[in-house]
Amino acid sequence: MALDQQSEHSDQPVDELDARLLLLLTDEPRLGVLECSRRLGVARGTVQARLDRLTDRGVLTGFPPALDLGAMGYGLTAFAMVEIAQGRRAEVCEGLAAIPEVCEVHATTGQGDLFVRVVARSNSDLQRVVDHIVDVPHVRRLSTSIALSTPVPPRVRPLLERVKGRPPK
Amino acid sequence: MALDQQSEHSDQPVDELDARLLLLLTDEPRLGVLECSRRLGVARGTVQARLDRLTDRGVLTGFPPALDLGAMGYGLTAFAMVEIAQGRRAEVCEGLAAIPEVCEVHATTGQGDLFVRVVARSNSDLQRVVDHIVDVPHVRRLSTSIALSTPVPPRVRPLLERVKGRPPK
DNA sequence: ATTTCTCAGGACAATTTGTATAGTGATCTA
DNA sequence: TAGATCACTATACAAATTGTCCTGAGAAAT
Repeated sequence: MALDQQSEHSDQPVDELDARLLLLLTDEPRLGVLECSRRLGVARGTVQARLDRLTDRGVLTGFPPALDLGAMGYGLTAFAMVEIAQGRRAEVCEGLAAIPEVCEVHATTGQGDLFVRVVARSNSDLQRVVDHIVDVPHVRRLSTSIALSTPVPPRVRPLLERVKGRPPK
Repeated sequence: MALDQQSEHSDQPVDELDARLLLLLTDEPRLGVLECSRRLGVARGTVQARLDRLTDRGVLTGFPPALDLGAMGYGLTAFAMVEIAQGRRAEVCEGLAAIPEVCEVHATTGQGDLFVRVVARSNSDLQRVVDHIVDVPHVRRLSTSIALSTPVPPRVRPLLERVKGRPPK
């Protein structure tokens, strides 16, 4: 018996069942397909199909291992706004990408041109990393903020919960 | 035959084999323990033990599903520097955490007090989210930068590769 | 020298996966 | 309105994986 079909197929990229599945996997990522189906109260094939479809749509991109950089010795996170020479973004990004401690780079509107997240082992290590960044050709100016704490760690949960809570449309 | 024991036990949180294992899992997260052992050329028990230990040490915190927010309809990422009233960080963070589109909050040194990553469905949606943030009590000032592109997506790989490349100590 | 670790290698039952199948009700299309 | 499609349940079976336990061998620490 089909319990609740949703009317729109390709409209909503993530429907309620998808959201519940993703939330389940968010909380306990190592669950197998079978276990998921049990917890969600649906057939195994359904879970399998949902996961396949989410993957096809590009919503679910994988299950990468989550590493705690702090536990790996990189206890320090900092954010840097980098101002660069006009039209040199590609080169600069390449230079930044070559620095292992550079964990993320975004090109942004506003005062800075690039927004960079870096990690380091200590304050002096951060100094070293920052020096590296400044040494990248075409980097004009750099202002760094150290992350003192992370009141809200990276999360997607609330977004999923909203889908789950409300009817698809 | 134990091929290569490392000399330090609790010193290096991640040794070469750990790094290779984590890299492998980074590239193909859904691999099972058995498959990992095959690829790394070690016994299954070893892989199992390594994963357990990494988890115990807190280095490996899990395998959360990676979701592409863009594919979920949240195509816009922005960063906000939030200035807040002295001594109100806890309240403000609580208020921010209540907004689903707020995906990450850090307390930082420097000009802004809080650094916030938000997502939105569109420019006008972003407007709405920003308004929400400004409405959080004790938020004084807010400057937003929209992410135009992400030349270096979040990554840990280079850090692991460094461990892998060089001998533990 | 002895103890303690880590790892290779192997074995076992229980579970899970991959892959099909058929049937049912609902939506979509012509 | 009569198919055609689609999503889901339910079930089946072989192959693979997991959880767990064991042994013995080197290496390092006491």
